[in-house]
Amino acid sequence: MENETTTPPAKPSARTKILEAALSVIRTKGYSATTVDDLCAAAGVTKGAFFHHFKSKDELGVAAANFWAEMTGALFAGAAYHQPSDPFARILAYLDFRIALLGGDVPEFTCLVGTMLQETYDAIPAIGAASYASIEGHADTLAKDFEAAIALYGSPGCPGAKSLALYSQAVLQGAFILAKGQGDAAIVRDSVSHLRRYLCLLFNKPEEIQL
Amino acid sequence: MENETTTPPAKPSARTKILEAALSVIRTKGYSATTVDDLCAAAGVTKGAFFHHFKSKDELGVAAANFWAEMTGALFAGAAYHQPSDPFARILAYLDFRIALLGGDVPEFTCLVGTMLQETYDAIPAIGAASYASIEGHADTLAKDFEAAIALYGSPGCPGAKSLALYSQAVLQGAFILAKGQGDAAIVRDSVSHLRRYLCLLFNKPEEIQL
DNA sequence: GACGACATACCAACTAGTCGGTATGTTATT
DNA sequence: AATAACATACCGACTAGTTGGTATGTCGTC
Repeated sequence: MENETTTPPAKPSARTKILEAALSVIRTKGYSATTVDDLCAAAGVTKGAFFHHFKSKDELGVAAANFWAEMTGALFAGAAYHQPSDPFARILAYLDFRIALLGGDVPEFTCLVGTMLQETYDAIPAIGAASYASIEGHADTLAKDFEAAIALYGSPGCPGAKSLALYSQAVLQGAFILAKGQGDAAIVRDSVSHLRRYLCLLFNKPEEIQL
Repeated sequence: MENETTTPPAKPSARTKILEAALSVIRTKGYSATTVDDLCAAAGVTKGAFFHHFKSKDELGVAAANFWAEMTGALFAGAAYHQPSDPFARILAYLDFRIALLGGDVPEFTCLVGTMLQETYDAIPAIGAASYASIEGHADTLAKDFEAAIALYGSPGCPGAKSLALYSQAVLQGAFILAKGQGDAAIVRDSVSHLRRYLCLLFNKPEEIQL
């Protein structure tokens, strides 16, 4: 019935099943340690189907990064955190939304493209580039709210919108790494609360600090 | 002259050469994509030597994490940033030191254990645990300065020393990931300056903010 | 002459990728 | 509307090369 991807097909095609499997398998095992057979088994398709849709494992990697960008792009675009009319309130709501996304086990809330970028930036530049593009694309949506917040509440010497947006992503990515060491999301929550405190101090909103 | 590893040998033994090779090769290619042959070639030793010193590739991974902890532990313990008598000044000096360490290409300044933790936390828990222990051990040395700084300058509601130390590591780890996407260290410098600004705001040291 | 530190040769298992084949459309011509 | 020509989606056995790991040999030193 409903369907809105780039390609016209409407059924749970093998391609989509492989892509969806890739999101979870690669986040758990990493890109290099994930075999094509792993992906096929998780997706419930055969190797023939895999290589029908993707020329190589690396091409699947690039497609997975783009698929991730589409999925998360839609998720964030449709989220309620855009509702506040005040841009700083939207930023705080964004952070709350990131916290709300932390359900489930570690591989379920960590970032596919952060993981892939780390592994592939040197050996498989195409995957690294697609992964970074996904992160930067997301940061750019955040940067718009920062831009507006700076215009309203920024003091002289305030860092730029893009810089703040990228820093926010760095904090999240770093927290995900530590979460993998600790086995749960506590450190992500803690790191986001530091980030929130920083932004409140920076934009002179002391009343918003505690949560 | 000096030597303090688990084994007594003092010459550039095969074991040491393999460990040193591991630091650079794994940071470049990632753990899974690094083959034992890669390591042997980079170290200039044969496979026989490799398996003489390490029972398996995974054992080398654990040893590399511990080796990294020793190396970086010595580097930071011997650094000049401990000199200031004021604990907050020591923290700022620590951040400056992290910036000073950013020379060279991306694989040369990024963190081995952050990379390995990301890849191995689920599939090879021993490596993940050793990697996280290295990060946490480093954070603990930082936490001491935070403890003292909080005692001197902390306001009510100030986050704990350990939390601040771990957050600092998360910022660095996340910035390293983005640096891999951008191809240089600029984002690390930028992220550290955000962290510095946060700490200055938190500890009420506005005069230290800009650099 | 025994033992630790390495070298050389080798293997079994696994991996990405191929290839011939089938089933199910789609399109166009008659 | 029937049919020929072609395209798309998928299957699963196969292969060539790679990988972690082993077995055995050599050499220097205590």
